[in-house]
Amino acid sequence: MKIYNPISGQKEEFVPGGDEVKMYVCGVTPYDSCHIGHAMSYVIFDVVHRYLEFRGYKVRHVQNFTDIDDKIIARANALGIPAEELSERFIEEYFEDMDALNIKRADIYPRATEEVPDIIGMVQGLIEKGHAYEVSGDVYFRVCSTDSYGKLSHRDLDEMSAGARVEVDQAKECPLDFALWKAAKHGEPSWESPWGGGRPGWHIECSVMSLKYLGDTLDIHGGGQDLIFPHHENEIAQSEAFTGSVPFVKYWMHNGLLQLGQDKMSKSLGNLITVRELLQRFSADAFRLFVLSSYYRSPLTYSDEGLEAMERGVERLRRAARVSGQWSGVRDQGAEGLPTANRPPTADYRQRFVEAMDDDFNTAQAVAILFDLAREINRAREEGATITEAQGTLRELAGVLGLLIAEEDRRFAAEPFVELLVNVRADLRAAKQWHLADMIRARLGHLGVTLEDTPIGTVWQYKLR
RNA sequence: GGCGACGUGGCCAAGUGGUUAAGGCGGGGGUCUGCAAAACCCCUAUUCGGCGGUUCGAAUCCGCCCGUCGCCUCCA
Repeated sequence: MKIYNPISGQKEEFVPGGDEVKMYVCGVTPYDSCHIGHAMSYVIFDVVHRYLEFRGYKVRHVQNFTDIDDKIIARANALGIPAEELSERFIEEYFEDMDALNIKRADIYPRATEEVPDIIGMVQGLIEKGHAYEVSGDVYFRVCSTDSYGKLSHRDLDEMSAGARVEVDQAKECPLDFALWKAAKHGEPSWESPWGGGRPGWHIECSVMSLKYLGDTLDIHGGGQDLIFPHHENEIAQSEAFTGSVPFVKYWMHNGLLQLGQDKMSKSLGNLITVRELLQRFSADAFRLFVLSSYYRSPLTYSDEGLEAMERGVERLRRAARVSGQWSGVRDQGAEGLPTANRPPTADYRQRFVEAMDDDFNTAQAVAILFDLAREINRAREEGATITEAQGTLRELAGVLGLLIAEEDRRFAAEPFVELLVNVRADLRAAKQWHLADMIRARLGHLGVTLEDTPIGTVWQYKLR
C-alpha cells in the first residue's frame, strides 16, 4: 500500500509502526449541526478504516470532540444554556448523522473537557522543557524553540512573520506563538490550573488525546485540508517538542474541501447544507458514491445534478448485487438449473480493486471496477451463467467502500401481500388484462414497490427511498 | 503579497513517459418486450487550458502564459 505524504510530496509505502494501525481523525466542534463537508471527510476516513481492515490490519481509531471553545461558549450564551448541554446535544446529533451515513464508529471518542488534567500535564511539561511560557494566566507555545516548524504546510517562519495578517498580540514573544492554555474570562467555564482558572487552547487537546490513546507516534492522522495550517502544524510542534519522538505522525492524510457553488462550504460563510437536509433528498449511498468518485485529496463541488446522477449509479449497482431470492417472480426458474459454466472471473475484479485502493486509496478507480463487475454480472445473468459468487464479490467490495447496497436483503411484513399482488397480476397478464395489470403496477409504484417484467418472471423490489 | 493545488468528452471524474485516454451520468441507435422498466450491444475526446522545450515517444517531465480554487484568521 502506498499513501501520499504531504511533507515529502510523494506517495510512500505504508508501513505501520506495530501490529495495530494507529489512526487519529480530527473530530468536530459540536456547536452546530454537521454539514456535508464534515460528512465528506468522515466518509473518506471511514473508507480508509474499512479498507485497512479488509487488508488484514487491526485498526485503533480515535476521534475527538472539541467540546469547549469560543464558539461553543458564544452559542450557549446566546441560547442561555450551559456549554455542556449544547455540546452534548450536538454530539448526539453527530452520531445520528454519521450512523445514517453508515460511518463506522471509532474505537474511542475522547472529549476535551474530560482530558483537562492530562492537558495541564502536557502544558506543564512543555514549560519545563522551555517550549512554552506563561503570561498572566495564558500559556503560549514558543514556536521559535523548534527547528522544523512549517514542515507540513511548507511555510517558512521568516516569510510568515513578514506577511502575517494576524494582529500581533503584544503579550507573545513571537507573533506565531499560539495559546496552549487560555486564562478564563468573566463567566466562562474554567478549570483550575497552575496558572489560575482557564481552559485548553485549540491545538493541545489533539496532541494530548493522541499521545494518551495511541502513543507517541501515530500511523495515520486525518482531517480536512483546512486543518493543515495552523492546527496540524501546531500539533506537530508541540507533540514532537514534548515527546522528543519524531515523527509525531507517519502518514498525514488531508481530504480536499467540499465546495458549494463558488465558495468553500463553511460555517462562517453560512453557505452550507446539513447532513439532515442532504438525507431528506438523497440516499446515503448516493452521497458516498459522489464522494468516492473522486480522489480524496481533490476538492469537490457539490451539485444536485451530481447527486442525482449518483443516485442512478447506485441503483445500477444495487440491481446487479440483488440476490436471486429477491427475484421472486412467480414463474421463477431462478438460480436453480442454470449452467455453471462461464462464471464471471471474480478474482480479477478483486485484484484490480485491491490494486486501485493500494494506490493511495484510489476510490474513483475502485468504484469504476465495481461498475465493471456489475456489467459482467448482468451479462452473465442474461447468458444464464451462475452469478452468485460474482454477486458476493460485488457486495463484499461495495461493503469495503461502506455502500449499503451490500446489505440489501430486507424482509418486510408486507412481503406476502406484495407477492400476492404480483401473482394476481401475472394471471391478469396471461389473460391479457393489460389495464388491470398496469394499474396494479402503478399503484404499487406509488406505494414504493417497483415491478419489472423480465423473461424469467416479474421482479419486484422496494424503492430505495 | 506569500505558500499550495488544479485545468481531461455535454456534465462529473480516473489515468501522470509507450498497445484502442477508465468508469458514472446524459445523449443517439439497436436487441428484448403487450406496454413500461431494467439489462445487454454499438456510437458519443485523433485528443487531454494555451504556447514553446526535453525525448525515438508526453495528457503525463521542464519553462512561460491564461484561467479556477484553497490556505495564510475559527473551520472537516
